[in-house]
Amino acid sequence: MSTIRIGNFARIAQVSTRALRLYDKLGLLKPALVDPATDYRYYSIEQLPRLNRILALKDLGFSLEQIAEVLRGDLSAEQLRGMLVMKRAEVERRVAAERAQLTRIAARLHQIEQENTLGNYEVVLKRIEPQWAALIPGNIPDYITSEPIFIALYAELDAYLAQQGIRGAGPRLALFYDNEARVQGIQVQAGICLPTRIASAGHITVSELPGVAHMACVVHHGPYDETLIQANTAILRWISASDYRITTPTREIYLHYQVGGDPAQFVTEIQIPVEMKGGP
Amino acid sequence: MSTIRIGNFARIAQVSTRALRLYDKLGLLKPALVDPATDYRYYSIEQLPRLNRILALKDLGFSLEQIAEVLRGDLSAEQLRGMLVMKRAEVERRVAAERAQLTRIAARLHQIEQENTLGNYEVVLKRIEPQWAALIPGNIPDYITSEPIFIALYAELDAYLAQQGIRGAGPRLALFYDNEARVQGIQVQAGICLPTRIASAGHITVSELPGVAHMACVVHHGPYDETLIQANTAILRWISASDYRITTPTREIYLHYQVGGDPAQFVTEIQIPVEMKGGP
DNA sequence: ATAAACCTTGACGCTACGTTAAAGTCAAAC
DNA sequence: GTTTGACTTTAACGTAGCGTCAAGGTTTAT
Repeated sequence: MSTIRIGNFARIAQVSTRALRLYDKLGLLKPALVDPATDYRYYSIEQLPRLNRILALKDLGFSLEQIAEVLRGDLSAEQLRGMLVMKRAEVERRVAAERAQLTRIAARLHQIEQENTLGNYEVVLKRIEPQWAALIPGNIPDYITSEPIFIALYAELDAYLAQQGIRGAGPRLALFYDNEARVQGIQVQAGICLPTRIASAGHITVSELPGVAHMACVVHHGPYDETLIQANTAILRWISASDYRITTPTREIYLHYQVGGDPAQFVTEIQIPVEMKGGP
Repeated sequence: MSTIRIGNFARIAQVSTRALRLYDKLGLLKPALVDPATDYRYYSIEQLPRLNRILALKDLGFSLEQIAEVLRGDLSAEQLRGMLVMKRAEVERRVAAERAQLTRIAARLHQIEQENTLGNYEVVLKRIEPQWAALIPGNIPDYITSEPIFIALYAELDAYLAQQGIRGAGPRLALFYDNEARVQGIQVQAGICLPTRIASAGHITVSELPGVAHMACVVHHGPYDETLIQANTAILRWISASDYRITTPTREIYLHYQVGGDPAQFVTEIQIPVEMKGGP
């Protein structure tokens, strides 16, 4: 049986010598012969099919470790089928993710060609965990003139929390149940995040805000003027470009806000729950 | 300006503290304040938009290094557009590759459900470089009864190479110009690979075999009997499952072969040039 | 005062090799 | 027989973007 050195074998099979040495070390493909004096590896042409099997499995997306299992033969056809099915699902997920990425890239390109800039607002998609909060319902005529109403609602909430002796409260937030038909104003809830459940009282209810799998978020830094509208525009454009559909309620988190504080330092996160147009 | 510690900032923005520390080190996002006594990092809520910009760019597929460039602002809108266009092309390539991988996985699944095995032959796709060879034309009636004809052709080639004093010759190969209409047999060329160009003589021509971008290859180990047909079947099924189209000439490389040798030790590589059905 | 939660740097791991680097081996040509 | 050049060996580091300890210091709440 004639043997050849690693370089020739590598050339014939179109792999690098480095890869062959790695496969040797991992036990995927041991040389037919190793000269004990020089440690030179000598391969036989008859080992080509095994190497090609390695390459083919790699091509299917298996890791070298998985290939080692397959080659050791300790897998039934049923197990192999299972691995392939899982691999297929995995690749399908990756393809879907990359297609979504492509649509976002296209949206950016469109934007940069329209406005010659990347824009002032960045939308990110988050998963939001369930969160306890004390809530108080309200009604606002529109978004512009809502601040006094919210101030009153938060005053009531603050009083309740103080009475309950709560200290470690989180940021304030608002929920908007906007349904496009605003004949009777917009139903809202003003709220304060809580680390844990406490008792409800009167029209102040303490409940767990549900988690949201896909929440489109944008952070607005500054006063509540037309720049906030820009932020809203940005997030709505992002949502439509990304092929998502808006659901309710939308949220605003007042990450940095003080009554009477400098509006230039306000930081607000706008959160809009979305779902894919294809399905939930 | 109120600051928060890294853990809170990480929770708000849905990133890990490890990532924030990395962004600090890379200069993407320095904390608003670092306590010189304790080295604690303190972030301001107002840094959220910058972090979100980082996350959004990452989401578009940029590396952290590229994001650093973008954030430093030393890129024009035109350059940004260029980067996005390149990124789009790159993702499109990846998607195409993964879709091809999906079809191959599906083919394997189909095979394993039909035959309950992964099969004896592995097909790999290679790029073949141009290669000098001495060729002699011939004609065979069919694949089964061709061996004596080839033996004669190789004898003639061997004689010519010996006369020319060539020693470092490569393996023998055959080219098949099969066109499905075999009324007059199959045009073939028997050849021997050469390290460099030498002179042609008579009907022995020395020419450079063209490189092939996509060559579907399978290695057959054993005699030229029905198992060789299995190998051919395997490669043809692979090609049709992978959405490729066969072109000519097909090649056979006799990696290990001796006239009168033990057929069980023969090693032959079957190479079929293919191109994608969509286009070349 | 003490515990629990939090922070720091540093080091290693991950994947499948690519890329030097230093030193030893082989084969052909003179 | 020797030179030369192509080839081989092990070893070590690099890749991208963090995850995951580990060992030790800090802050905050009770």
